[in-house]
Amino acid sequence: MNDTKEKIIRQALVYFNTHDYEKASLNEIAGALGVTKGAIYHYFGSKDELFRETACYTLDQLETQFQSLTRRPEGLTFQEAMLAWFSFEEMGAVFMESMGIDIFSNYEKNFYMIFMALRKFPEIREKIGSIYTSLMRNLEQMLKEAKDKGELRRDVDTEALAFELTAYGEGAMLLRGFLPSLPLGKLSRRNFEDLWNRIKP
Amino acid sequence: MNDTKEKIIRQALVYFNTHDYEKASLNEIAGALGVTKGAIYHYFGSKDELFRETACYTLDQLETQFQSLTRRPEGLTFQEAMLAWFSFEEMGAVFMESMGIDIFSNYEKNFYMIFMALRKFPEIREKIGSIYTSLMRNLEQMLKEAKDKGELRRDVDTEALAFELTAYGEGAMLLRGFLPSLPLGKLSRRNFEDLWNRIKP
Amino acid sequence: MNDTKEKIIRQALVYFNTHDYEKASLNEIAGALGVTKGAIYHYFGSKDELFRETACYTLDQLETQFQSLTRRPEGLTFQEAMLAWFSFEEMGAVFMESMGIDIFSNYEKNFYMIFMALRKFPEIREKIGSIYTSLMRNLEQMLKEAKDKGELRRDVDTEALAFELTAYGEGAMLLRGFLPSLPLGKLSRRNFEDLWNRIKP
Amino acid sequence: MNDTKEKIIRQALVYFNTHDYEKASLNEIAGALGVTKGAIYHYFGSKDELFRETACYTLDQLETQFQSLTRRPEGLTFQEAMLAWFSFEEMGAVFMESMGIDIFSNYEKNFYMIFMALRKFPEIREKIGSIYTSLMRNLEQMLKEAKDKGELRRDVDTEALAFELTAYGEGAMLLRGFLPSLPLGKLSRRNFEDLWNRIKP
DNA sequence: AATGAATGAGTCTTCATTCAT
DNA sequence: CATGAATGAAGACTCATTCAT
Repeated sequence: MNDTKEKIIRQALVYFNTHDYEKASLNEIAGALGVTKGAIYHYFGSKDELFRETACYTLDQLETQFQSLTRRPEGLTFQEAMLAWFSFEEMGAVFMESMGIDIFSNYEKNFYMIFMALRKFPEIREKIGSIYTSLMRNLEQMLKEAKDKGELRRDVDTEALAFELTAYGEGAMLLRGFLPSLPLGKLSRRNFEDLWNRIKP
Repeated sequence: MNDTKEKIIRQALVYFNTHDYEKASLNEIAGALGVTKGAIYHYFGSKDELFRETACYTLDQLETQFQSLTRRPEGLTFQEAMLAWFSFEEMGAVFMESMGIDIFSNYEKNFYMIFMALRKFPEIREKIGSIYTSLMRNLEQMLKEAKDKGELRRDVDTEALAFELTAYGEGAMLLRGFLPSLPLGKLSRRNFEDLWNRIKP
Repeated sequence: MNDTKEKIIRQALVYFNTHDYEKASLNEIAGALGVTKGAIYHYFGSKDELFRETACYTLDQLETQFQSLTRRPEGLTFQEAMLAWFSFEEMGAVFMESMGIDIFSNYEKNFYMIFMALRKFPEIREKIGSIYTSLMRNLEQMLKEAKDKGELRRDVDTEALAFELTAYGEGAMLLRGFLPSLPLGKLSRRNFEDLWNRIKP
Repeated sequence: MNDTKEKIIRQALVYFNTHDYEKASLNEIAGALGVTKGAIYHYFGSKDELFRETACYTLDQLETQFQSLTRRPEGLTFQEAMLAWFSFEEMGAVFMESMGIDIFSNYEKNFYMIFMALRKFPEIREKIGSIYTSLMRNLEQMLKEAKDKGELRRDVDTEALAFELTAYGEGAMLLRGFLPSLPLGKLSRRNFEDLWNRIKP
């Protein structure tokens, strides 16, 4: 992809995460991104197209994050890998570093962006769907491998657990978006302890 | 509230659930609701105000639904009450009946509406927050009462479980919104069995 | 047709006859017509649509003029009726009175408007075609009736003559548009004398 | 004139005959002509300038055509030369060959281009005027020479006839543009017979 | 000589809102 | 209460033109 184009997308990503898409005029957007309206139209067919590409870029980043969540790094025990799933603040920090947006404090804005993209461009539903399908499938695979190695109780329903963990994780972030004062760290830690007790070998 | 006004709100609720607020002109909205622009301006100060009142009405309905979920009806065992929490299709049917929108198949649209309202009217964050806070508190209360009656294992962390169930429920609906083909009924049933085994007395 | 709408068209007709359509912004047009941009969009779907309706209105007026040219008024001899065909200035005066535009001095602008409409809206070719077809057919009918009454030489080819007169008339106006200094009155008078000598009984 | 420049003009001539000047962007034009925008700006100061030069080139071609129409080739009788004036299809074929545009079937597009150029560049009125003035003067000269040689009736008003033939010719082409189904060949042949009978010695 | 990325002034068009009826 | 014609501010988008290469 062209340098200027990617620069625009990366900056637009940050901009749309803190500003309302519909409310922002292209003049404002261009000004904020430090480019001219013409430059945007040179690379994107329309305001909507800029938004669509930005949303897709965000989804690509999200997918990458998700992949790292289900790939157990060397030297990490299974328990530690599971704990990572419940460490929302750490996840947010990684996002902040890689994309420049504070996804932990503003997860609802991220969702808003995805929902909006879904409304405007129904065709990306497939992309979103495949991201979450992969997430659950990879998570299940990780659980199966742990089971094979004896790190997980033999009677755990890995498919159901993969879904449960995914739903729980998304729901927790969503609630945190609605309730900024929610003591997510404390609660998720207790949920993890409970989980670990029921799935450890 | 005036009859006509409520009629407008109830129809607007359905309209906004299937149409983009920003994209829809007041002319279109009025046409779809079967009233004139003048009538809307008679009852609502502006287009935004119509949307705000509609969003609040939706939240009120949501709150009512949530309350019934944490109020165990006469003659229902605790297990049955817990099962209700995992019966997403039944919840959706109740919504469909009371509000006229298919919240089960389109949960993401509901979220979109809430997020949008949150962006446009930050003051409703408090309302949304209190709805979810109440939901979790009421659920915790129900769990505590069950524990007192010996229907629940004594060592269950009711606060953490209330949060876990809420997060799981919202996340499950969200995933179902992203993945229409997700076998939510089957998975949630297996999650329920697992839950029941770990919390039953 | 609505009063305001017709008012707009009648004024637009005069405006477009003296101003370039493409060059004029809707702001200028609205200002010149004494209405607001919104009012124009209330009655016309677009700038082009306003132009199309104006062009069609002009064609309707042209058709009316053409009809009166081939209808011999009471008390006029055939020779006088034929002379009218060669009296371009008088024709222009009638137009000036009925439409408010100086078609004689600016015939090329009238043609320009018709050609432009033809380019932008190919479907009006049919309308233009039918106007000229009617003109020739009506003229031929007038000639035939004159022949029946013995006012015209018996061996005149009425169809060919009708075409010849029409082509000559249009061409004369066209040349006059290109050459404002052309002594059209004098030349057309001599052409008429010549014609009369060859067709009189 | 530079080769590339003339190539551009000749192709632009064809392009503008089938596309609307105002509507076509320079990018489209450049693409259609097979050159880049930069190349156009290298040879022409502006988009308008390209159009002006193209229009002037067309007028030059038209002038050449007109000149050949009033210059009786060796071995052609006066009657045959007169007949050429009424042979519109042959004229169109010559244009098609020399300029690459179908002027016979699309005479109105040629006029449109001339009128448009006239609007945008009033200074070319003089050029257009001189072309038609020359046409009529040359035609009159040809008629006079024929009269001197006894090929034309002595009492013919050569000036009036030159104007009549020119007006008729332009009008005939115009009507043919408006009415593609007009049997121009048949009608003009009958008009020629009639003319010949009244001017032959 | 030729390119094409970038510019930004200018345009059409939309639509929330008003108000006379 | 209700209407819908009229308003005009605001915004998306176009495209002739420039200029560094």
